[in-house]
Amino acid sequence: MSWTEERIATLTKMWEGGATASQIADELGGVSRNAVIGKAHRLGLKSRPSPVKANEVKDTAKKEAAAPPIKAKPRPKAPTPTPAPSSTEAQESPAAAAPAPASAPVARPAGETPSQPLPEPRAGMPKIVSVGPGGFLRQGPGDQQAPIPPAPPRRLVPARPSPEIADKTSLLDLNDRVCRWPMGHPGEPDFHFCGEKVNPGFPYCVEHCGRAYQAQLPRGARRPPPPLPFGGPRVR
DNA sequence: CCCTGATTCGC
DNA sequence: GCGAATCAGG
Repeated sequence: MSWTEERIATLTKMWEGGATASQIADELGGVSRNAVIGKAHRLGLKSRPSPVKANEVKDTAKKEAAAPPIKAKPRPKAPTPTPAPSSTEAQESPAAAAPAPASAPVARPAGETPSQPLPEPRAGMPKIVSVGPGGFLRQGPGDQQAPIPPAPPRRLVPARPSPEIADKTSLLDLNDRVCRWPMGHPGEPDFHFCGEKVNPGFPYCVEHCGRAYQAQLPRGARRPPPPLPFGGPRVR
């Protein structure tokens, strides 16, 4: 498999959309997550909250320049001396990296009880739960779709006269203002994105925010597995 | 263990 | 440029 324009576009969008490398790789098919990560980096895509990169040790040049006798790497093709010449200083203001991804807003109303273990870590989307400023308080599978009163989707201007056929929101049509909820699966002929105006502050429109940011219900009380973008098995 | 992303480096 | 192997934190 090669990185065609389309595949790269998909990778980029999904990566920025918060999908994990595994999900992306799975979706693209024919590539490993390593390939996805590697490509993402090569593309210059910034790294999203990575578990291994939480903090940044501000100690440049701390690798013994002497001669590390031990180096029992299973795959020692070429030792990495990491020279680090002339570095006697190293002592700056701890500019604690502040990633703060533009997306993935995690709001927690004061009154909310955070006692939801949140099972199923691999739900298919960045684990975002609870609510968002716009409203769409936790929805249960039962009342799905029903309560979406807050944040009325104001349609000030008919930016999209025909919100369907004809002009589907393609990967390239995405911007910060349109809902990037995927419709179908990348690569398929009619794959497109919602394209509706987003709920301010979120990557999705109000309706899809309601689906994306759902609070998990206690085990057992869960019924219809809500379709998630880039999520489970292909369903159409 | 599983997961995650980061990095290295032979190809 | 690509991605397996590897690393390393959660």
